Amino acid sequence: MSKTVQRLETKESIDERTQRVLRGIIEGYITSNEPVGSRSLSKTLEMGLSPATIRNIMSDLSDMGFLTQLHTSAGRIPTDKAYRFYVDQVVVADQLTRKLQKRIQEATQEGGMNQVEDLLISTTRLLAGLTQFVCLTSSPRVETSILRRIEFIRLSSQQILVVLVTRSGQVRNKIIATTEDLSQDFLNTVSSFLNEQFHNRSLHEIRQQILESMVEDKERYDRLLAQAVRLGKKAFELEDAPEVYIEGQHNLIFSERFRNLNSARGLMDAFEHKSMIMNLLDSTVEADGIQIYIGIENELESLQDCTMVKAQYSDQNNVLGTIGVIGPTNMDYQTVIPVVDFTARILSQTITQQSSSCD
Amino acid sequence: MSKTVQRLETKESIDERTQRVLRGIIEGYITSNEPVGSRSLSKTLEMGLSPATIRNIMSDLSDMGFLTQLHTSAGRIPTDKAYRFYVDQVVVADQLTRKLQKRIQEATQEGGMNQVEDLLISTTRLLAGLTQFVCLTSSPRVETSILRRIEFIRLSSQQILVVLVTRSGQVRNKIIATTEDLSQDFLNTVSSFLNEQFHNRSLHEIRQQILESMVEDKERYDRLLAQAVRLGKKAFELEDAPEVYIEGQHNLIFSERFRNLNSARGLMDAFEHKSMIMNLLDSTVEADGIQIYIGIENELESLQDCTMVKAQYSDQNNVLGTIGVIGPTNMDYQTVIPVVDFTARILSQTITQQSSSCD
DNA sequence: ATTAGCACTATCAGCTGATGAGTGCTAATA
DNA sequence: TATTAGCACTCATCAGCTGATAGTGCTAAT
Repeated sequence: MSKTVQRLETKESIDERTQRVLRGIIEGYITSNEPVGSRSLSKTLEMGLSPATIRNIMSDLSDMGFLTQLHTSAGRIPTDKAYRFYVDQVVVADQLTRKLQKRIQEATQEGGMNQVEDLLISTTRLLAGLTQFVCLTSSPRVETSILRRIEFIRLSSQQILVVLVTRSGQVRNKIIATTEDLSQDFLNTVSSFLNEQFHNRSLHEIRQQILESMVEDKERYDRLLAQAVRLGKKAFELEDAPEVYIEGQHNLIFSERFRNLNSARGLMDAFEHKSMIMNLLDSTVEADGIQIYIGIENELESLQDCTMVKAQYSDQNNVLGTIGVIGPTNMDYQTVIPVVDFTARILSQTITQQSSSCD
Repeated sequence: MSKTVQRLETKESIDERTQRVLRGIIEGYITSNEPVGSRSLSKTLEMGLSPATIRNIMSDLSDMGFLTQLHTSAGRIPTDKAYRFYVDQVVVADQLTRKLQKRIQEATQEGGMNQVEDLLISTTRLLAGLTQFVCLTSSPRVETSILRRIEFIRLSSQQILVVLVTRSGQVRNKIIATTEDLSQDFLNTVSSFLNEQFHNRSLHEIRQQILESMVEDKERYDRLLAQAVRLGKKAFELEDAPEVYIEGQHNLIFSERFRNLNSARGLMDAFEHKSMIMNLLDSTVEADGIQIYIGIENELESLQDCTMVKAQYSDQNNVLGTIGVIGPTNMDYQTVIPVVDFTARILSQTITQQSSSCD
């Protein structure tokens, strides 16, 4: 016991050779998805070490908590700690091949992609396809989005359709009920008033301001203003529905790589709770770049057999949302990381282009 | 051989007792999901028949093509032909329990359900949950929908957002590019012109008419009209994307009832091809009421182990789309049929209410 | 410090015989 | 003549055994 603890303390200084062995095991397990044994490793490693020596090293690594075995005479497999070591110390993200880069770019620039929703969905699908994992994307929070345009459309004497366009290109529709019958002309006036008033403000701010207006100088308003404020209030009372896109769930079931997974069922069930997933994606250090959660580092229990690799995307000003993949802990980090990274960048770029094209 | 053929010919006149045995086997297999043998059937049937007699009858039924066995000494299981007999001759759809009726009604009338899309999605999810099968719903064809309102919203000097509301309550957004910078005022004029001109026409008709206008009296138009027609053309050039909602796919994998299924994989793959599914749903005799496709009656190969139960929904005038479930051939027809039927009715009712609330 | 050798162990595929559910056939029965 | 009891037979499944395989840990020799 005490021996184990002592060794754990030395974890920062694993000697070169031991590192190479560890790395060999990790990479072996990543490529083969089979426990790796001393004999085969001795061959592939080409360090002139006999299986016996490797066994000794392996034994040390097990003590240090980098390796486990499923049962006594199976090969070793890396622990989450090992993958953490691998990701932090070893992986130098590959350059993506030109071909892959092009494929991602094309997918995001596909025709008919006039709305952010479509863009996000097709990007999510793309990433799920490329990695053969599950891919999740959170859409920009309407809450913090910046208003580009609001418009009211009279549907009937009691129904008005609100159309709300955000800076980042999201279009939201909502039907609200009115007691008074308002003409389209009148609604147009209201819209242009609101557009002028609130151009380039975040929806959050706007809502705030409307509420204040209603309280502060209630009586100063004329009919138009009063009505505008009233409609505005209803319009901006959008339920902040957590919008998450999930693609590639069938990989969970059918992909060989997920076969070590304890509970695909649990994950699938979790995916049904969109708000939970939303949390998962957006509870994020505000660091840009890739974030990686390996195994037990994930809060969600049913995710603790998996690794989540995610990155945020943004327009020129703000972080908008997150895109990420969930795969087995022995995923090929070397390529998954740059793929997610690049995709997030392209996504940011595309959205920035779109939103900067307004006047 | 010739004996078999002879017997087949008499299939229309199966005597009462044989029918009761067949029915017993079918219902036994539906409830237990296990092949049913003569001994157990003799008990449950309570007709005072010994296992031996039942075996004789079973043998006849096998010859007639109503039963098969997985192997010599397993019990019998019904063939597709048997289910067809069962559905046509035996099943008298249960009344739904009040409780169930209420649950369906509530789900469709849930708050925030202001758009048909949401309504369809939540209904699809409901039906998947109730049946524990996969549920598919096709959304109304935009093509044949009737225009309720069209509006143009200026986003920038080059971009215009088209908002199109159909009679049945679908809202479609599309961003179109313009070369000329058009003011919102101008766009409002155009919208009201188009709304007046094309109120209550189907999008199909409208598109037709616009094309004719462009050809026939090109030069007679003033600037407004010309511009209106041009914008209208672009606006109505909606790609007629087949919209299908699919819920409950995980039941395919996790539900015990699907365990006899040959290829869940094949079905899942098929679900990825939305247009194929669209076809599946909408290729339908224009009969109202429930339609049932049992096993090999399905065109799609990967569906030939399943039964599809579907029904169309409509507003006061037209059939809009189809809602259906896909389950194992030994589903509980007695309750599935009325559930699908009732859901489709409620769906029709809800949509009709919504669309009739316009002036 | 490394390695060869050996004992040990878990898994897997393949074989075995026992069990049991179910059938088909035949002869006896009401 | 229709029904049934009895019996032989079939087939799938399961537990238990086998040897082969691939891995380990330990020890003694290098």
